[in-house]
Amino acid sequence: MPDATICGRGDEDALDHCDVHVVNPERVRAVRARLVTAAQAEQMAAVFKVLADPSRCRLVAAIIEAGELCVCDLAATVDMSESNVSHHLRVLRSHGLVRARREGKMVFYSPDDAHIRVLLDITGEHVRHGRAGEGEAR
Amino acid sequence: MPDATICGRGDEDALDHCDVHVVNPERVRAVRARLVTAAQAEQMAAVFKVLADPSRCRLVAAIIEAGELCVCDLAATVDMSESNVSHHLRVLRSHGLVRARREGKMVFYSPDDAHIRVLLDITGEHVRHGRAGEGEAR
DNA sequence: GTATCATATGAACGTCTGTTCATACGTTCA
DNA sequence: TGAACGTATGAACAGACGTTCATATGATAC
Repeated sequence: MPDATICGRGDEDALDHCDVHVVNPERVRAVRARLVTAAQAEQMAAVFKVLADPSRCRLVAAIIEAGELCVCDLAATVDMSESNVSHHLRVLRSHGLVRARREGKMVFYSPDDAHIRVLLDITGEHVRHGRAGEGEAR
Repeated sequence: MPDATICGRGDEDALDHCDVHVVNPERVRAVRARLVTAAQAEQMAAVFKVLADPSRCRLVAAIIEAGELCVCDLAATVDMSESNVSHHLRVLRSHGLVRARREGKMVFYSPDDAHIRVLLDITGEHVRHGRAGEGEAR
C-alpha cells in the first residue's frame, strides 16, 4: 500500500479533499471521529485473516473440541497432510490462537484464546441456520 | 483443491489411513464426529474472509457507526478511492453484510446483519486491550 | 553411535485478492 | 437531447496465500 489514499494527508481531518467529494461533511467528520483507526482495523483484519481459511477453521475447532491434540491426530481429524497441518499450526501459534506443549516426541496443541471460541461459535451458528454463502446473490 | 486429502475417502471414518498415522484413534473418531463439517468450515471461512481486509473492516465499521452512508461519503470517511470503495461494497453486499438503497443519483449503504456487529465488537475489544498482532512471537 | 519416529522448515508452484486506471451505467437538470 | 454527477464495472498488475514435496530438526529406542 502506497500511503493511504489518492492525496497525501496528515492524519486527522483534511476533509477538504482533492478528488473525493463529500456530500455531508459534518456526518463524515463525526463518523471519522468515532471510527476505528486504520491501525486497529489492520489488527482486526489480521485476526479475521487467520480464521479466513477452511483448514484453519477446522483445526481450531478440532483443538477446541478436543481440548488438546497432537499433530498427527490433528492431521487425521481434519484430513490433511501433517506438513500442511504444521504450517497452519505455526500461523495459529504465532497469532496466539493455540498453544504448544511438548511431551516426548509429540507436540500437543491446545486453545490459547477465549475470544476465538466465541468468534467460531457465533459464526458457526450464523452459518448453520441463517443466510450465509449466498454467493453472488442479491 | 484436488479432492480432500492424500488418500481418496468417502466421508465418515476411514481412520485406517494410508499415510497419516494416528496415535489415539478413539479420540480422533470422537472429535471427528462432533467436528464442524468441511462444508460448514468453508462457509465460516468465507464469512471471516470478507472481514479479513482492513479496508472492509473500516467500511463495515463506518456503516454501522453511521447507520447509513452514501458511497462518496464512505470514501471520504475511510480515505479510499470511490472506485475501490465500490468494489469492496460489492463484496460486502453479495455476502449479505450491507444493504443498498438508491435515492436519486446516490446509493446509501446500511448494515444488513446483526451477527457482524458482534464479530466486529468482540474482535475490536480483543485488539484494543489484549494480545493481538503479536506478529511472529512465541 | 545409528535408526526410527513426530514434527518443523524451506522452496516452489498455482491461485486468489486488493488496488488502480479507464470506462460504462443510471439519474438529474438544463 | 446533452452535459454533469454519483456510482458501478472490467481489465490488468503486483503481492499475498495455501498446498505440496523434499529436507531438516529434535527425541526416543536399540
